[in-house]
Amino acid sequence: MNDLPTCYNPKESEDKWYTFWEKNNLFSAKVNPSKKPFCIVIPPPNITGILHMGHALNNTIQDILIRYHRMKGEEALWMPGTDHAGIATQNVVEKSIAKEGLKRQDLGREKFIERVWQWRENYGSTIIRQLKKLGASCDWSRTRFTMDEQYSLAVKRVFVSLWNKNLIYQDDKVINWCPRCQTALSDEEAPHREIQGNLYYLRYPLKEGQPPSGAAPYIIVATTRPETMLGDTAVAVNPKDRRYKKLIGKTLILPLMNREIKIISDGMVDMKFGTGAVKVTPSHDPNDYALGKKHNLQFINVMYPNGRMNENAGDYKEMDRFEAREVILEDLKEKDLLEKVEPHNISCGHCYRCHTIIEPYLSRQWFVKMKPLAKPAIKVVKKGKIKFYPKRWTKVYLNWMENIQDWCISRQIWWGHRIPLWYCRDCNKEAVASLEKPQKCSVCNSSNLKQDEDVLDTWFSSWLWPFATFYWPFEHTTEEKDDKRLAISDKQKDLNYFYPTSVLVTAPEIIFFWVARMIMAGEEFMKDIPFRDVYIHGTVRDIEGKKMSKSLGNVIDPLDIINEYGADALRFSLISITAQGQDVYLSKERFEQGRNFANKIWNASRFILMNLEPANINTDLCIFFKKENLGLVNRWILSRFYSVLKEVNKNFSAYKFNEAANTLYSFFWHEFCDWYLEAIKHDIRNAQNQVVMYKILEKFLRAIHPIMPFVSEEIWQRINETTRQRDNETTSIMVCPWPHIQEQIIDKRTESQAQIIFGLITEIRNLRSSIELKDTRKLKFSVYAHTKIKQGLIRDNAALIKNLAKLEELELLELNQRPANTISAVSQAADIYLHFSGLFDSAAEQQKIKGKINNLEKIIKSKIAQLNNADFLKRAPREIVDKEKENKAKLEDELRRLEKMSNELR
RNA sequence: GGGCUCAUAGCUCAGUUGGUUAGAGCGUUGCGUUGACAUCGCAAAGGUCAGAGGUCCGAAUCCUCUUGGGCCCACCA
Repeated sequence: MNDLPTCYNPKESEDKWYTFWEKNNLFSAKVNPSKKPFCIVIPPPNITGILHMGHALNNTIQDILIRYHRMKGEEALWMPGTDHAGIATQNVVEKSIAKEGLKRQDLGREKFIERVWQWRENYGSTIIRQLKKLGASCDWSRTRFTMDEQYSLAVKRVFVSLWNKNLIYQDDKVINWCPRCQTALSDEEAPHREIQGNLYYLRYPLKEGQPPSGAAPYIIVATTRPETMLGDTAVAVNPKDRRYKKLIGKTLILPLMNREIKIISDGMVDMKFGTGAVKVTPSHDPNDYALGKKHNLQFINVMYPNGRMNENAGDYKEMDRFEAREVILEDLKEKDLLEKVEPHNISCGHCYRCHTIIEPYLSRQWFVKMKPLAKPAIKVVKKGKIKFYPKRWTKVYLNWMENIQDWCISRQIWWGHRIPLWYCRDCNKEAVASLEKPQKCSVCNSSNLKQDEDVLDTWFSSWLWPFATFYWPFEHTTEEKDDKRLAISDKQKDLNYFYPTSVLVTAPEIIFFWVARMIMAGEEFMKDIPFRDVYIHGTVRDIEGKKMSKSLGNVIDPLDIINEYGADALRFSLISITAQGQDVYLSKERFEQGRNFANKIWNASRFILMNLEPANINTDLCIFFKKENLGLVNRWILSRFYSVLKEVNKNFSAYKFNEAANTLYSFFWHEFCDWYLEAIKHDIRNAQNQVVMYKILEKFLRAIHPIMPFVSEEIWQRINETTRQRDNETTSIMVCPWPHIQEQIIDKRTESQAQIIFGLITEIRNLRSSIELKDTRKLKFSVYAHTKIKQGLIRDNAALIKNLAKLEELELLELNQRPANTISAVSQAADIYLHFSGLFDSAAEQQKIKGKINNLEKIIKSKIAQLNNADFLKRAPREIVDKEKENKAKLEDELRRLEKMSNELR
C-alpha cells in the first residue's frame, strides 16, 4: 500500500471502473419477484444535447437514488434513452446541410430524413457518453429512442385511441407560429418574455367625413404591432364608452389599404387601455379572432408562413414583418395618420427552440381535447397518490391542470412521428386514423391514399416514456433493436414489475411540458399513475443568479469540471449545495470542496491501508462489539457512525441530498479523521483500533458510494487487493449491501462523554496558543473535576488527552488539592477546572475570562427572566422547563468558577 | 392582474413539527510540516437572522404589512 500516491487521481480511476461496472453488467435490472422494484425513467435528453450543469445535477440526483436503492437490496432500474427532439434536431441538421449550400426542400422529405438519421448515427449519442463520464448507472442495454420503431407504434396507437374517443380534432385557430421554424407550436413552446416596444397611436379616418358631434374626423387606435393593420377588418369599442357611442356602426377607411371597415362594439374592449378603441385583426391575434367569429368579420391573413407580408398586404408584399412595420409607420406619418408613439413593454411569445418572436397566426391544426384527460390526472395528485417534492409544485401543477387548454399537436416539420391520418385523394372524404396505410378508401375503395403531411409534437411521444420504453403496446415490429428474445408475456411482466415507476426527477420548467402530460397518459393508457414521487430540483444558475446559457457566456461545462476536479468532485459539490427545490448558484470554486473531500477520503484510506493488518478485518462487528471492552474513542466513533448513517437514511428518503452529503462530509472529515484517527494514531497496531478503523472506513465507503462512486470503488478494490479478501460473490462496492444500522452501538452517553474529553483537549490547545509556548512538550497541566464520574472519565482517558493536547504530563487532582495562583482556564465543556503551572500572560488570560463572564452574565440574566415568568412555567412543556432550570444552574456554576478564577489570577 | 420564491457571517448557502449561547464551506487572522493528506492540521475573529407590527410562555422559523431581488402563469390591443 505504500505505493499509493499522495493525491487521488480521478483520471486513473473513473474510466477504469466505469468500464468494469459495464463489463460486469452491474447496471442491469430484470424482473425479480423476491426483490422490491425501484425504477426511474431518465428525462430523455435530446439527441442534439450536450451535457450541461442542469443535466449534471439532474442525473447525479437520479444516480444517487438508483445506487442507494440498489445497495438497499431493491431491483433498481434506471431506464435510459434519448428524445428525437423534432424541431431542435431538424434545425441542427438543416444547419449542417446548409454548409453544403442545401435546404431541406432541395433534398426532399425522404432524403432529408435519411440525413437526420445519419446525423443521429454520428452525433446522437454524445450525451450518453457524457452521462457515462458522470458515472450514471443506467441499464444501457435498455436504451430507448423516441423514434424507435417500437416506440413509434406506441405513438400511433395512442393517436388512434384518442381519435377513436373523439379527443382529437382539427380546427382553424390563431396559434403560435414560428416564422423561422415555420411551424405551429403549443402554448408551452412559446414562453412569453417582456421586450421593449412601443405603443403606436394610429388615426383611422371616418368614411363619412365629419362625425355627428363635430369632433375629429377619425378614430385613434393603439397597437403594438402596426404591421398587422393591413389585415384589420374592424375597429372595436366598448358599448359603454361614451366617447364612441355615436360612432358605433359607422364605417372607417383603413389607411394604406383603403378598405372599408366597421366600428363594432364589444364588452371585451378595455376602455382604459390606449384610446379605448382597438383595431381588430382576426387572423393575427387570438382575441381578435374571437371577435371576428362573434361579429362575423372577414379574416385576412397578411403574412406568408416565413413572416414576410403576402399578397393581401398590398404594396408591402414580400417585406419582412418588422421591415414592413417601419415602412408602414413612415407611410402613416407622411399621411399624418400617426398620432403619437409611446414606449411600451410588451410581453410576447418566443419560439423555445430558436427564440424568434412568435407570430399569432391563423391556421388549420390538429388539437387534443385535454379536459377529459386532465380530470383523472388531477384526482391522483389531489388524493396524494402522486407526491411532489417540494410540495409547493403541487399547486402549480393543479392550477395549470384545472385551466388546461387544448393541445396543438401538429407540426409543419419533417422530423418526427408523422400523423397517422390518411386521406383519399379520390373522394376527399374525412381522414381515417390507422396504424398502417389502409389498403383502400372505405368510401370509394380507391387505393389512392395519402398520409397527413404534418408530424406530431415531440412531447406527444415523450408523454408515453414511462411505459412506451417497456415496449408497450407489446406488438412485434421488424426492428432489430427490439429485444425479440423477450416474449410478449415477458415484456408485459417487465412493465408490470417496474410500472408505476418510483420517482421522477426533473426541473420545474418541465412540469407542464412533460410531467403533467405523463400523468395524463399514464392514467389514460395504463389506468395507473406513471410514478409515485416527483422530485423537482432547482435551476442551475451562475454566481449572479443568471441562468446558465451559451449566449450569456456564463456556462460552467461539467466536462471541464470532471476533467479538472473529477466526476466525484462534481457530483459531491453539486449535491452539497442543492437544498431541496432551491436554485443552485454555481461558481467554479465550489468544486474544490468536492475535490478536496475525495482527496481526504483517499488519504485517510491510504493511511489506514498502510497500517492495516489483514488478519483483523474479518471480525464480525456485532460480536466484536459485545465481546470486547472497547475504549471511549472506539465506542464513540462507532456510535457516531451509526448515528450519522441513520441521519443519512432519513435524508435520502426525504430527498434531502445536500443534508446527506454534508452529514457524511463532516462526519468523515471532522470526526473520523480529525479526532478518531488522530486519537488512535500512536497505537494504530492495537487490535481493537485496527478493527474499528477498518470497519468504519469500509462502511463509510459504502455510505458515500451513491454520491461518490468512483473514489469509493477505487479504494474498496484496493482494500480487497491488499487484504486478499476478495470475495468472488461481490465484485464491486456498488453491489455491496447498504450498511445496516446497529442500534445497540448507538449510545448518546458515550457521545457526550467523548465531547467532554474533546472539549478539554480544545481548551488546553486554546490555552497553549494564548500563552504562545513554543516548547509544547514541556507543558504540564493539572485537571480538577467536580464529580467522581468526571474524575474517572479523565483518569481513564489521560493518555488520550496527553497525546492529543501534546502534554508532557497530566495531573489529576482533587479539588481541595488545587494549588493557589495557578488557575488559567476552565473547560466550557463541563465542570472541569484546568490549570497549569508555568509562565503565561495573566493579563491576557484575565481579559479572556472577563469576556466570558460578561457573556455568561447576559445569558443568565435572560434565563432568570424566563424562569421568573409565571406563564412560561405554566404553559411550556415540563421537560423544557426542567431543561432550562438545569441549564441555568450549569451556567451559574460556570460563572462562579470563572469569577473565582479571575480573582485568583490577580 | 394572479401565484411562487428568496433576503441569516466579508462571499455562497444550511438551519426538520417554534424550545440550550444560530451552523457549514470559501475568504480573513495567528500558529503549525523529518512520511495519511498544504487538495493538510490546530486555533481565532466575524451575525440585533432585510425592516415594522402581530400570535405565543418562547419566533431566524408561524401570520400581516413594507422594502428589495428572482421565477412562473394569464387573451393588457
